[in-house]
Amino acid sequence: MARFKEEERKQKLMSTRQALLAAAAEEIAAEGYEGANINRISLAAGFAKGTIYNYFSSKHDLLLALIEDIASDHCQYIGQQILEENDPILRLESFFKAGFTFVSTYPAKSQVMLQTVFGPDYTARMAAFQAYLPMFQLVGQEILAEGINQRLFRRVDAGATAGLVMNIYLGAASQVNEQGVPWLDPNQVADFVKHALTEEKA
Amino acid sequence: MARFKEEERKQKLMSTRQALLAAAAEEIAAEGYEGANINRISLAAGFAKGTIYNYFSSKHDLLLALIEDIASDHCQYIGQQILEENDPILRLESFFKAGFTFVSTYPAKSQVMLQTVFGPDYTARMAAFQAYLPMFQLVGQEILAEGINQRLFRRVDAGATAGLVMNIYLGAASQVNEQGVPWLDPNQVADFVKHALTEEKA
Amino acid sequence: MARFKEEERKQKLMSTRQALLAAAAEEIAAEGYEGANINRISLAAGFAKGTIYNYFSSKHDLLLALIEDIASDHCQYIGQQILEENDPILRLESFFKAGFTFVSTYPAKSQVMLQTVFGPDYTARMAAFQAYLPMFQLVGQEILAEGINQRLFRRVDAGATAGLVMNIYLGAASQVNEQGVPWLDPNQVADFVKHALTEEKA
Amino acid sequence: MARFKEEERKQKLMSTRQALLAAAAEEIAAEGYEGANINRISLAAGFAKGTIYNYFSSKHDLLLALIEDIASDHCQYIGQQILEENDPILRLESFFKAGFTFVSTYPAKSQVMLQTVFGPDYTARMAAFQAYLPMFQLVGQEILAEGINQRLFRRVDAGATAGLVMNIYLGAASQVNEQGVPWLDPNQVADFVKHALTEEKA
DNA sequence: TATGAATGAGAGTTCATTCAT
DNA sequence: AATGAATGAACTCTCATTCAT
Repeated sequence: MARFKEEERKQKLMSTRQALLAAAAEEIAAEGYEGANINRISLAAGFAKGTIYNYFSSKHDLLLALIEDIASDHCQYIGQQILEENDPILRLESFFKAGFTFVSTYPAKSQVMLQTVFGPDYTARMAAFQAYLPMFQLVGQEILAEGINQRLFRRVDAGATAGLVMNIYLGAASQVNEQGVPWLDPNQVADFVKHALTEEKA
Repeated sequence: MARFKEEERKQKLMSTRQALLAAAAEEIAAEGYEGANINRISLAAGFAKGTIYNYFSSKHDLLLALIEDIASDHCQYIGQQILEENDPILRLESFFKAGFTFVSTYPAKSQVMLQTVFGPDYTARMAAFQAYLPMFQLVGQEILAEGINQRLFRRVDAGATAGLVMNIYLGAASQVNEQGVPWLDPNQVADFVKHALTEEKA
Repeated sequence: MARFKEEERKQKLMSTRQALLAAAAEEIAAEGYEGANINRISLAAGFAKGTIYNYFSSKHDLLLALIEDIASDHCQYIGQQILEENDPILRLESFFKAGFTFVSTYPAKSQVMLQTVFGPDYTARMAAFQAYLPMFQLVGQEILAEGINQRLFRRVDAGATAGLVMNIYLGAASQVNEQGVPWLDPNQVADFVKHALTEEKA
Repeated sequence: MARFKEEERKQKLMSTRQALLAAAAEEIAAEGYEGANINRISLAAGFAKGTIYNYFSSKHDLLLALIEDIASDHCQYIGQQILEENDPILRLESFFKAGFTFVSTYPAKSQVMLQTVFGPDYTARMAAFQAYLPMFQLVGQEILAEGINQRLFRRVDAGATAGLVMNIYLGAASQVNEQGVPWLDPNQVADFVKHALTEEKA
């Protein structure tokens, strides 16, 4: 019984934390990190302005927590989609499709990530890279290395190319018009990358 | 004589303006737009705090002027390099080489542009796209359409692919380590894109 | 049996209260009243933040309770030492010796008292004077008046001089270096005061 | 002419600074350092709240500047009065008379000094001691050492006794009732100290 | 009685902007 | 055109206090 109460309490804490993170994603996406107002975040999450400091020790700490949260979601979502396929080429298509879906499903989270990756805060950028390592691994190993191994792709440097592919994904998926619709579609991009990786026949 | 004085005066005004823009690029690159301090910019340029308001009506106006200044430089620099070659494939290589050179020569300007393109300020982002239209044209027409025309590249949508190529350039060139050295090199990237554009032989 | 439980309960309450007061003395000595953090006090005493409000109705109420507690200890301690002697001169020496001992034994309590006496809070200052009346009495009656009566001291105004002597004690004992060691020693001070009170022989 | 304007400008800056320091003394005397409101200080001095930060980099910096300002005034005032007399005994009387006058003329400044000397801020306390060194010198050399030399005072340790005398002055002068009238009068105190320093005749 | 999440007033501080010189 | 003192809105963060459990 006491155990149950304890569980329930932790659940509530976590749900408050998630609400704050969600509100933070919206605010930071819309205003940028510096422009974001931490009071507004707490209020938007349905709490008083001071409450957010019971969960994050500073605005910057909130940003870092948000980055980890987003990256964790992102990596998990994409990893799941990729690994449903076995063929490296299908996985590559899956990667772009899942990626575009993630971006249009969670536009605020995606915006935050982009701002972080291209923004001026070195600490935050490094945190993002750390948090995205699983996705680098996935692209490098489960798609590129595997595809090269199966002679479906030409012999490129899997590490560097993984970086390139990630960049292409980020850039392509993030360029949206005011309605949030991307200018490019995932198939176009997948096609482009497939061509880039495929050996020309002699 | 009066004419001469007039010229001299305009020269001086322009040089002050350029000094302010240069200082602004450094500050905004390091701190982000919101984090940038307009007083510090004016002081860094060698003037008092108020002086900057004789040249730009507000902080945001300064940003827009800076974007135009950077884009103009950038487009001119890259256009010049591309058009020295005649072959679309050489032009593509030139594009990446010149692009990487620009980024490493003017890291602050490049940072500002990236922050703008991926940042939350819609007005600024639109201004950047407007200002970069010449470069889109260049890539779309002078490289892609021309290459397709000469049957060097496969029949891709020149407009969409121009966007993709620009994105690849921006992403690849901007990812630098703390010493400012890019993780990828222009030849790798050019090679990747060449493969993507090349028809596989039957 | 019920009586016994009742006693035990009261004991526990008092011990909690004392723990809170002790922690308050440390915190207020280190940070000043305004700078003191009431949550930190409760935590330092081994309780949760809210608990302190079961014992004191507000931060200011805690301060007043602390002042009374300290003054009571202080007066009792010094009274005990003084009254072990019978001769006014020995009592005077005892007073300074005991006073210095109290200050070095309970530095936090002493600090709090000084801050109160010389601080801006009129209510607290008055409370301190009230609580120290017994010590004034002691010095005025049992040392000065008695000494004058026995013609050991010259005929000074016992009341005013008691105030002066208390001030000398407070000031002298409280000036300590960073290791908490006083700059002056009690014998020097007692000697000074003895001379001040002694009639010069004709 | 330009020189004149420059002078005038500096004059105005200094007068603003003095106004801020005066307001700070009032506020800090009334509320204590932690309780003082820096916005209120600036407003009380007749400026907007931000203005004070053009003169002092932080609340603590303001305190330190205030301490130096007060100590400088205080030392100068008392030094001037003391040195008008030549006889060490008259100088001692002058010291207490001038001291009490200073305290009743500048009650806020005096309060600030006392709070600093007996408060929890070690940095500020050390700054106060530094700033009061001239007064220590004055009492130690020009009164005590000189008096001992002329065989007017008994052979006490001039340094330690100077500390004691300063403490007596501070304590005695600072204990005032709600109307700001001291409980003790300077003659009483001077008399007490004279007796303490005088050799009993055999 | 003890807990600790929630509250919100209020603090110190920053800085874009103005304007008299 | 250049200056820099003054402004005050707005920000991040603290913490005394409350109250449901």
